[in-house]
Amino acid sequence: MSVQERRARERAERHRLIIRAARELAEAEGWDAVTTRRLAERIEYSQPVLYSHFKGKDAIVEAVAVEGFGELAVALRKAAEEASTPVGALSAVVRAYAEFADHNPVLYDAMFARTTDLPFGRPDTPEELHAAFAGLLEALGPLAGGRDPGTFTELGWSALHGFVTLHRDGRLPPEHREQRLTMLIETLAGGGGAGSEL
Amino acid sequence: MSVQERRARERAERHRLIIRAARELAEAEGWDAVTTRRLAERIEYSQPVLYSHFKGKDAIVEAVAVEGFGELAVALRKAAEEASTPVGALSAVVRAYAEFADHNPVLYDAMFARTTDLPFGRPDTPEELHAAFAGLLEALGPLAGGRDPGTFTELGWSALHGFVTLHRDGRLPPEHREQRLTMLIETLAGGGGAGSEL
DNA sequence: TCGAACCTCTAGCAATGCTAGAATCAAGCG
DNA sequence: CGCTTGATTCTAGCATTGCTAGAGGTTCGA
Repeated sequence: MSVQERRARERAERHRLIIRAARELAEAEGWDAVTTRRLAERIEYSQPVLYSHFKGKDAIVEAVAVEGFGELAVALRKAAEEASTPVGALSAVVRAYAEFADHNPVLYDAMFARTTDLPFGRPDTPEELHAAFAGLLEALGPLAGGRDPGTFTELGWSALHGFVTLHRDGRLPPEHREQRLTMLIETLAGGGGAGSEL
Repeated sequence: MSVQERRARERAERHRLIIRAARELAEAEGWDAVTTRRLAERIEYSQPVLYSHFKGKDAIVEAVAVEGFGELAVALRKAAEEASTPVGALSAVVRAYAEFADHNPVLYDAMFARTTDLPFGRPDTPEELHAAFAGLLEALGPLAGGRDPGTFTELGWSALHGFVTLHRDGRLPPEHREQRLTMLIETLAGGGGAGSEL
């Protein structure tokens, strides 16, 4: 029995090794540099080994993406916990989201641009995705006013996602990024006035 | 002289043919099906001809994207013109944007996902991109209240872009799409109340 | 009619994701 | 201890990708 256990342990270890190697390589040289050959070389195995762990290259990227959602969830929750007021929590969470995307462009890419097949609203949705959305919901929901909290959170998520992607691709010049961010927070928090709520 | 003119005309014709073929092929079978070989076959020339017109495959996609921005600008302007009130114009333009992305997923893909090198805030920014943003600015700017119209428009664009991309990738379930859209319009138009402004 | 410039095509390169079948290794039995 | 069996890993290769060099042909101008 012990033999099989050891093998299973080694397999799991190698599984994590592949994911970590893919992420490190992407962060170092971009996703285009993540080829099956370079990945295999990095983990010191041959390419077919990758396919005994993952269905294909996309599945590896997906695994990195799921990891990313987990980290995003942690970051959002931490930001929410450190705030004292509902508006403060919203502001902190929105800023944490934007900062996460800014500091982890490669990860954010895997989560949203590189991956299309991640099941989202379905039974087999990974825990991490739920957790990330829950982090947003906790901060945005209370400020929905008369509106549906879930829908309001989805709206805020849309705005945030659009915000970070348009900036990332250079669609929005980085100069007034901070003004846009504060305006986004004010709009979500209060209702679009001059924003004295903060 | 006439000879060169005819050649230039034929070249321009073929130029458009390539762009149209790329777009049609993408709309029929997705961007993955748009390879240089299939493209060449479709225009009934060999592959190297493509490279005498465009720097590479990406440049062809970019050309399709620019075309898309032009059409988007037209759609937004038309929507704005048909409205009578400022709030009505905003509602119409937002809906037109979402509808454009929904009805032209391939085009929207070329404009935002497939293309990274399109110069946006720079001197060599194509006319079409300016026009598209101007269409948004005309509808959103008047409702900025005390806020800066340009920044407010960028914010609305972010929300819209996030809205359509999250839907397109299945990140947001299509069921409550309409509720989200009306909530987005209400939030942009008035300030997040119950939305009786519409 | 001939030379020359221009244009297009054939053929091929390097790199990609992925896979079949050979080779190797370890475990378990006599 | 030696051999067989089963699993695991690697070598080698396929089909496809974007792109390009150099050959081949065609058309224009004198």
